[in-house]
Amino acid sequence: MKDKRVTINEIAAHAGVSRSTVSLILRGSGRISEPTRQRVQAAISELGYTYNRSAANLRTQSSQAIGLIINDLTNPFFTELTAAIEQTAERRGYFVYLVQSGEDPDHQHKLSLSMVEHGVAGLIICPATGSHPETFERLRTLGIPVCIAVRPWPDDRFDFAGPDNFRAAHMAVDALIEHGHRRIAFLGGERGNPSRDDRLAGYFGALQKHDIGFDETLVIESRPSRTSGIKDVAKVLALADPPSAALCYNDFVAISVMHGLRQHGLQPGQDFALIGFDGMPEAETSFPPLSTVFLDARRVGANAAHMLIGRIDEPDRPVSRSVIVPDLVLRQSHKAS
Amino acid sequence: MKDKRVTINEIAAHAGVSRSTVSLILRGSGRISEPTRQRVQAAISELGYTYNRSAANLRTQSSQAIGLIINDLTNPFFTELTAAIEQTAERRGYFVYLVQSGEDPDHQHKLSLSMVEHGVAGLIICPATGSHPETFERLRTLGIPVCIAVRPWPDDRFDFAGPDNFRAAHMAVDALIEHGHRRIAFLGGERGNPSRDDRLAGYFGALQKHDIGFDETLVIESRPSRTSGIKDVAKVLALADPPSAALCYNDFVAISVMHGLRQHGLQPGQDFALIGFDGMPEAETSFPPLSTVFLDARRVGANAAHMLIGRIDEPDRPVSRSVIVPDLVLRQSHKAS
DNA sequence: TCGTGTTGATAGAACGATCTACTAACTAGC
DNA sequence: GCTAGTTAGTAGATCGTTCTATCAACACGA
Repeated sequence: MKDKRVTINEIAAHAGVSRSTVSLILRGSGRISEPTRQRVQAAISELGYTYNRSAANLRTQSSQAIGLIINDLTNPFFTELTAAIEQTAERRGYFVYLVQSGEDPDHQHKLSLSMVEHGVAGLIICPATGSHPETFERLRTLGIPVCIAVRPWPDDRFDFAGPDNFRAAHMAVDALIEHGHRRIAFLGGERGNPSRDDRLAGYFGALQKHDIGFDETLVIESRPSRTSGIKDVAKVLALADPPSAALCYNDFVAISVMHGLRQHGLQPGQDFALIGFDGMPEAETSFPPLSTVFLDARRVGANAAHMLIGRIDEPDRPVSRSVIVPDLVLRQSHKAS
Repeated sequence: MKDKRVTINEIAAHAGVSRSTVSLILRGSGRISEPTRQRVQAAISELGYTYNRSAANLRTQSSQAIGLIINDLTNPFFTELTAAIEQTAERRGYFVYLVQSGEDPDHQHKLSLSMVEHGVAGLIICPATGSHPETFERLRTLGIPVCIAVRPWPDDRFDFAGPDNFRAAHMAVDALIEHGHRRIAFLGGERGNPSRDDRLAGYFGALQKHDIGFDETLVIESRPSRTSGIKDVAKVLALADPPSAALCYNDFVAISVMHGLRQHGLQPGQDFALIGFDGMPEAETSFPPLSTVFLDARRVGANAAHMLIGRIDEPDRPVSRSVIVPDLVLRQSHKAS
């Protein structure tokens, strides 16, 4: 039925010109006369020709594909990031190969190599916690453009696009302190995750600035999920001197902390102040509406895509970093006496 | 710095064998002796060779890429769908090209053609509302495997994977009626969207079954969003004889309806019964927890991917349809007198 | 009339792999 | 010693494009 796909050769034969001529026309060269151009166009639509971009790419050593490696698409922050990357890539003539590493460094390593085999023009990577240095080393020696996104990676020879986690956490804790809180918990996130380390540092910084002593029982570590906050908040509520407010590692944690608070008879945003992190869409429609640090995943994504494509176009440009200063979005959940 | 990428030819020269031999070894043929195999392997790691899969694909007329066209990644239903498709594709040795049509039929058309040019092995499409028949016609004449997902398309020569919207809505309305409701609204969604049409049909079916007359003022049309439900519910609440319950087009609508109810001094799940549609993760953590029809986007996605890959492997297999029967997940929001 | 451009089109080698067909060197059977 | 079969490896065409070099035809100026 489908036989073979019709190629440039059939078009050439059918239109009575050479293969080269057809190729030139396809690429919109002006060096071909109008009559022949029309003859070829006629042949194209008559035979139902479709361009084989991979063949062209093989010849020209180019590619319109960029690879995107994220941990988990299901996290709304990464969803927004991905959506933005796809959109700006598409607008600039690129397609994106999407893969999820599942926070597994080995898998991430294999995926990155596999993408290179598939001939991507460049790669955007959100490094998995515990990423192997060899992964990036290999990409560097291969000379393929890479943009690190969201989570910093200790190698300043790569472009980077991400939020300023330190400052974001600092702002949030500042706001809590201004509302009169002195005992402020930091809930959720796992040690070794660079984003969390930065957020924690911002949290400490703000406490220090206001001469509030550091109490390590107020920092709860846990793998963040849609339910993890329930246990996290229970732990600090059980303390002899419980906190009156908390900064959460992300909005998932914050929303589940709200449920946890209610289980203890406390109304979030009334009996306990809460600020989340990320600014994912559902923070706005939670009850009560969640105050949070808006990291603007879409902007991060757009920047990452632009930076990568910029480097693809111009491989030797100087390394650049785009660090976005987040916005503190105060809604209801941070209000409490 | 990066010169040229090292090819199979360099490896052959360096190991003192022919190009064909290297190729055989790369593909794990047993027809090559162990000593030469090792010599070649040594050359490979010494020169830092990376396989060029596109070149191989050109020769073998094959591809490990599948294209996925969805409307909007940002909708959690599609997020879950995409995540599942990516995962099962990856497990079966495929990568996915992700693009968003933005519910624009023209764009969808261009994208599908572009993916073909890029040489995808097959395509999973969630048809945009108002899709052009030519889009699918073209794909069919090109003979490229296509699986329609989520939203049905009136051409039974394509494989299909999606939820049973009719039955889902029917179940939900049944439950509402069992809880004693007689005036039940249907909120949100736009005319012309086949998913909505099926849901609406299920809604009517259930009413009819219980001899409840149809009141068109209880059906509110609107483009669904994270806030659209606020206005939708206001409209039916303003009626002389307002409803006591509602089935919502999706969970977005349902969650915003909750906010709308509160604005009118009503407690969702207490003064008004509410059932959503989709079963997106945040339905579980909403307040009160949202009762909803769980469409299992992950299963739909996994099925779609399996079906497509099955057809890629075996293009002439009979057309198949996988229709998933949703689960009614009753939490809190449907409870009301 | 001759050299010099310009225009429109082409032939044939690439790109990096695979595939088909073939061969040289052994082994085995009788 | 001869034929047949197996094993290990290779040469060269090929996939569908683009690129480099070249060419024929014609116009132009001196």
